[in-house]
Amino acid sequence: MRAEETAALRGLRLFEGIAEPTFTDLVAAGYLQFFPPGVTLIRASDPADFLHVVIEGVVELYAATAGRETTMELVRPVGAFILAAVLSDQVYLQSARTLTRARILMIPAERVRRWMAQDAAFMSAITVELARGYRQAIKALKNQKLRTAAERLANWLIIVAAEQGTPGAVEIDIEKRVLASRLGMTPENLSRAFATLAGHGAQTRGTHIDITDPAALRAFANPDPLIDGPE
Amino acid sequence: MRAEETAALRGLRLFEGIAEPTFTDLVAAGYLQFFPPGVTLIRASDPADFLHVVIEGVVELYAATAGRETTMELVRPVGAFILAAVLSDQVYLQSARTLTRARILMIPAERVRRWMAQDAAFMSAITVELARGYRQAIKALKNQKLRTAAERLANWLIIVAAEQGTPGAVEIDIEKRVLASRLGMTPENLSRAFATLAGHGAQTRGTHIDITDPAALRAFANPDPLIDGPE
DNA sequence: CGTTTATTTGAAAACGCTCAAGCTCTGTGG
DNA sequence: CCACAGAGCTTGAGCGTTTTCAAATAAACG
Repeated sequence: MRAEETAALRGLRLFEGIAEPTFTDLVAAGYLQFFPPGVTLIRASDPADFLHVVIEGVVELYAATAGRETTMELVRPVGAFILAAVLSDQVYLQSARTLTRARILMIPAERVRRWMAQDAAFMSAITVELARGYRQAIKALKNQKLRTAAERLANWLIIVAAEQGTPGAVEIDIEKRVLASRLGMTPENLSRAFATLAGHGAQTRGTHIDITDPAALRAFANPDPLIDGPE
Repeated sequence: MRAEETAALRGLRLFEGIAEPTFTDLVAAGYLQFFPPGVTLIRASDPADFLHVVIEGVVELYAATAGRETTMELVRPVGAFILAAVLSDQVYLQSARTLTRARILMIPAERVRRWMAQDAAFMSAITVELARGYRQAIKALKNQKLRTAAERLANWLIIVAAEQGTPGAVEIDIEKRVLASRLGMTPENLSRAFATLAGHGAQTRGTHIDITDPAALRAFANPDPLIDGPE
């Protein structure tokens, strides 16, 4: 692993402020691997053997039941996933697959648990990260229960425009079908939601969205820090 | 607080295995109070000052935005709520109100954080509880995104029948409007969902549901341990 | 290019919501 | 004990949203 990648890893909230030996050993114990797009990394109901960290690429967490499937979350660098299952030594609730070519660091769950018991700072960082994930899940549930499809899209646009640092535009770098699933709707409905937002200050052309009237979009979206807030 | 209640508190996962002084101090620092039904205990967006523990009664966690409101969770004895906000010293994402007369133990957040730093066993218990809550939220999101209203009700019936220890029947002890909101639908729609389930082995009469054909109900509900599992 | 895959559009059906009215149950006061 | 008021629940009708199915268009890939 290159030095700059190690540094990036250090920036992960999960590894913030933990002792150097802990960090070094965790990284050393991990398997760093490239995967092509479309590879299933973990399968729901399997025991949690590894903590996964996305170093490069995009990973989709998804869940399925009774023949239906939905995207739960998209993980980008540098982000860890499936922490909760690893900690409690339980099965995964979600599956994960690569959407792009991706570089993944896989740290044996047993090693994570061992260091957690030995390094108080690591334990503390895990707690913070768990709490963050928990709150994010609560927000996702509120988003799903309290908003219509078009509203979810509008708020997503506002968030992503800010993340991309382009207040007036959004560039979609994933398939729209995946975006639709993440936002809890069908691809067809996503198309229609985009059409709806054309009347509220957001013009879509392929993967590029121009936010021509931010005020109108915000008025329609009704963003709420208790749902859309970062943290 | 009576000895039997202290014992019940000890049974809370959060207090499992922690040092006696920690437990004693946390309980001693807490305010134990009765509340009548309908009292708002905490309000979303307020800073998290207390960890709340339900000793008696039922508490509803709910969330609202843009004039809409939904029930997020129902907390019964002995259960703690809003742990994540307390730990990270952040604002509440959800509001809470009593549905019945309720007895609540309120432990100052600052005290929880202090003991967390000092008692490794407590820290560990918190991590386990956080992970549990996190996974529960993920399950709730899967439930909401992957199932229809009637399916959510059917699975809820199966779960509650087991909890109540009566495989062939369920007794509803909350208002149906609250149940509807918890299951992510309107009261009208809940009525229709009950009507639908009459054709799948569940007969409803007021607050009493007879599961006349468990196999048929299960066939309709399609229960999935990765959504409905206890743990 | 031509083939495959993704996205959009259209039409119909299913689902869920709103509004309104009727019903049931409960508790209260006559 | 009964009548009644109020709250909660159910039912019906209509509407808007979302999904499904099918087809057309656009984009991506070899």
